[in-house]
Amino acid sequence: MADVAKLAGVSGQTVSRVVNGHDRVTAETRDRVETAMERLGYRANIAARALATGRFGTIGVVMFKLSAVGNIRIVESVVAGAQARGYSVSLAVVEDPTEQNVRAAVRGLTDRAVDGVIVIEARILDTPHLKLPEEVPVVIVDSRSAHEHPTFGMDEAAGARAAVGHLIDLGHATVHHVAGLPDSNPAERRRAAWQRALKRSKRVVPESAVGDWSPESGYAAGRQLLTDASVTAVFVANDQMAVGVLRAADELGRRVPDDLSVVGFDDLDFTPYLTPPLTTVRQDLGAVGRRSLEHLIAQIESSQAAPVTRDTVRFVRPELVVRASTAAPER
Amino acid sequence: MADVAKLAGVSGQTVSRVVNGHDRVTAETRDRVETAMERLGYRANIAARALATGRFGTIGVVMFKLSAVGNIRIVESVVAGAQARGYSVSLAVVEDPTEQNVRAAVRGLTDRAVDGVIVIEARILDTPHLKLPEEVPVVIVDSRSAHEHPTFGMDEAAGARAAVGHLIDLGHATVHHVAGLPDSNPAERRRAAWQRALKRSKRVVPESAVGDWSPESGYAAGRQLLTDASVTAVFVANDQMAVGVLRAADELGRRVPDDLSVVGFDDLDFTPYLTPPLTTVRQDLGAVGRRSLEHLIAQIESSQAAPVTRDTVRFVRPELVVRASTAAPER
DNA sequence: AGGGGTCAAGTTAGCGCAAACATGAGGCGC
DNA sequence: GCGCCTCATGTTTGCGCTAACTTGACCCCT
Repeated sequence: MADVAKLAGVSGQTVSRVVNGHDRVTAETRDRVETAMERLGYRANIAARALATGRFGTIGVVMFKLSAVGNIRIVESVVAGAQARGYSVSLAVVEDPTEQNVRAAVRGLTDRAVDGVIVIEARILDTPHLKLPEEVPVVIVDSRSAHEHPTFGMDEAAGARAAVGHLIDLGHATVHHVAGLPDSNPAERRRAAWQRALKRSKRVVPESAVGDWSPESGYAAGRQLLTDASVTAVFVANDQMAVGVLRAADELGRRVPDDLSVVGFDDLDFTPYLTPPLTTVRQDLGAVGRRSLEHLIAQIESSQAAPVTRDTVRFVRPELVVRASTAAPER
Repeated sequence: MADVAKLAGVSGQTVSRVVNGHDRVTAETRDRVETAMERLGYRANIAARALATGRFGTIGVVMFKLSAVGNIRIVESVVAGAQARGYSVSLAVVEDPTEQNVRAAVRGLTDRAVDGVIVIEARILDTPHLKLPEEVPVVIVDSRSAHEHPTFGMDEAAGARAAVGHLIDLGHATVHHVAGLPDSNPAERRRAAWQRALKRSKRVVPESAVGDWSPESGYAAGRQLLTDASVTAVFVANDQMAVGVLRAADELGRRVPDDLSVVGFDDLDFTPYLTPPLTTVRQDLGAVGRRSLEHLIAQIESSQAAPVTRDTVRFVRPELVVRASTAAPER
């Protein structure tokens, strides 16, 4: 910076003003400084700036598994939004959520100088005694709002209700369920909403099969569930497992949708091209990421108390996409 | 830090030594300092450390699209490895690779203080006049080695050869191809290797269909390709498009694998559960990420000239996974 | 017993930047 | 025409840490 200042014949402070786009600099001076910067290939040292300002221009994202379908989409929109706002994104993945690991990850992030943290899927927060950093704003992405921090997420229950309602409306006596990973929060909420929806319609609530989100587990659940000939409709907690269920149905000679209706969850991009095209619940995870980020940045930049008004729309409603894997039961 | 020093009755320097695990500190002093840190909840300010040392403890990853199947897997392994080695990972996604955007992203990363950069899929490097930062080591993840930086990737050609060879061995007269996004490097290499493999086997090389990696585009390509009844075998450049091709085949009454053999690429987790289970090419992208990272960190920490020995195994061989979507042609 | 070595700690300086304050030139009103 | 205000720019200072050097206590050897 000193070199630039010398070459432009100004003080370091003026260079700083130009770099940070302050006003109160003559156009001519600005030009001279910019020319000098160009010539010298000057790059601001962000560590020094951070030290001087206390701001880092970085947002930390903590999650369990990057490759989980939903997480990618959220991270993608967070990264895009952060870039647009001049922030960079630092990733921390806690594969094995022991308390030790989680603490280390969070600590690693805050040590690493972030202005704010987004925690995806708050199962992390169930860790006993876990303290989230207090120095920086935190936003949670989760589908329940029982957190101490502002929370954004999907309205899982609405999605599950739509799926079950669709099947009931088609005339199925009841709807079976293949649940996701038991200690996952979305899985539990989808399962609970499925159960409530059946009860409200006065239907028998069958025992739910349990998977782990993987196609394998969906296949296994399907093989087991479909031995029962009375099963005519299945709501599967995600599309990946639904693929497994479709496979099991095929192997067991159950035609979809004639003998069996299947509804998935997520609307992965290939689901319209499955055989048959899968009826599923579409989630706008990008919106969730965007909102979380907006809220976080607002907190960072206002540095005031968080504007967590109760009336902010914090849970995005998913949407049922009806395709060819569901139909009225044969009689 | 000053507070810790005072509480422990030592100098700031001694605190620094304890934090950084230097020796030459009495066990007793170390204890006192650690107790003080604990009590005060002391966290080192990484910006200050970076300013003093010139090291940032961060690795930048530049890519086009986070949600591309391969990229996620690479990023995931890079993040895991980086965490294990005490680095954090900063993401830069360049959705629209105009030169301006690419430069901004790379510049953003280096401005943002990274010790090294991993560039995924070097299409980025085709941008004319693009200068990668010179101050930090760079590792490229790509499937060709014509870069100025150390490069790691998949042996795309070997994968494509295995796929084509398998279909030829089954007795198909020739093999059609659905290619990926035209300006993508893996797409081009798979297509070229498919062509070479056919030529080497003295087969007719049909015109290849072109998709964009998406299931939709695979479906469209399939609808078009399969109107030709002489098509008995298709090598599709990724699994997503293969799903579309399977769908098109189903709609056109072509039974797989009896009337038509299909091979995909990637071995996505649901492919064993498609109808029929898809024969595909499995890539160990995690290995690619791990190696790239190891190499990058070695460069960072040695600070010497890059040890890019020609004999390092830099291209990982994929593996053909034969399932039920391929069979000998009916005669 | 004195010199030199070893080791644990302290002291000093500076990394590169931006906030806060200081300066000085010019313009405006009455 | 004089004071005062505005605006562009310069100066000072300190962000929190670590590298390099310094100090002083103690020990061992001759």
